Amino acid sequence: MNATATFSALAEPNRFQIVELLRQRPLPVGQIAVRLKLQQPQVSKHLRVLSDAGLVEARPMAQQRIYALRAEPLRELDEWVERYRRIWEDRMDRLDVIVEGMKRKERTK
Amino acid sequence: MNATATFSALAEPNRFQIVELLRQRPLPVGQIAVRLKLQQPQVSKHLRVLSDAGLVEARPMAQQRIYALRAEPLRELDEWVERYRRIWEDRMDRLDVIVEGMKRKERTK
DNA sequence: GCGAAATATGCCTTGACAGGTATATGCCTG
DNA sequence: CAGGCATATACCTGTCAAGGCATATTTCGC
Repeated sequence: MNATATFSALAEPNRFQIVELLRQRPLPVGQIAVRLKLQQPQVSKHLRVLSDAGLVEARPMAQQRIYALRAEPLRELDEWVERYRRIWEDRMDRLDVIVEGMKRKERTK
Repeated sequence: MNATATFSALAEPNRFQIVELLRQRPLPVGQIAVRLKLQQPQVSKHLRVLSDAGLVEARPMAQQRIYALRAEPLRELDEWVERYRRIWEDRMDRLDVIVEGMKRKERTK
């Protein structure tokens, strides 16, 4: 997993906005441009970067391309930040936390 | 919360390495430089960026400055990515997932 | 096949940022 | 308080990435 690639893609505000937008539902390029008030070429370029990072994928639909989020990088991000959870949960001895960890590990297997 | 600021700070490979290193335990600047084979000024500069992003904080200790991770941005990152979890967990109807969500929300309250 | 719609790409300019090096600042010990 | 150690900052330079704009490419309806 290449975490910095994901971070790099999400560090750009407009790309972050695109991801937030696609969280609701997949959209064609033009719709993204309208809703975020961006010019179409810039949207295409940002989508290219997001695509290279594996964060989105396109599905051709007539002469449109519907972009949608991909789960993998976000799941990896979740797993990464999970390793830091003990920083704000210093109650490692508490039963619910332990059970929690076991559940999550099993779920993402 | 400013997620892009956190992403931006973590997008740089050396800074990411510093954070990974500090996850183990707090360290003075010199130690970070040695272990990551970086020059001291660059480490100080990277720590400045991480500090501005709220990801680390320094505690003066004689003529050294011990840097440690701060929980807040990482917790916010966790909460952010949590909103995307449904993308890879399409089994929203399953009981354990629902219970899981309730538990997490309560825990980070 | 042709024109039009939707999207991708190329080129240019500009600004931000990281590394290298020198140097300033803070703090401790004798 | 002088000298040394640990760290921060200043300055310079090269690189890279984002926006603006023009244009190429793909795909559809007719």
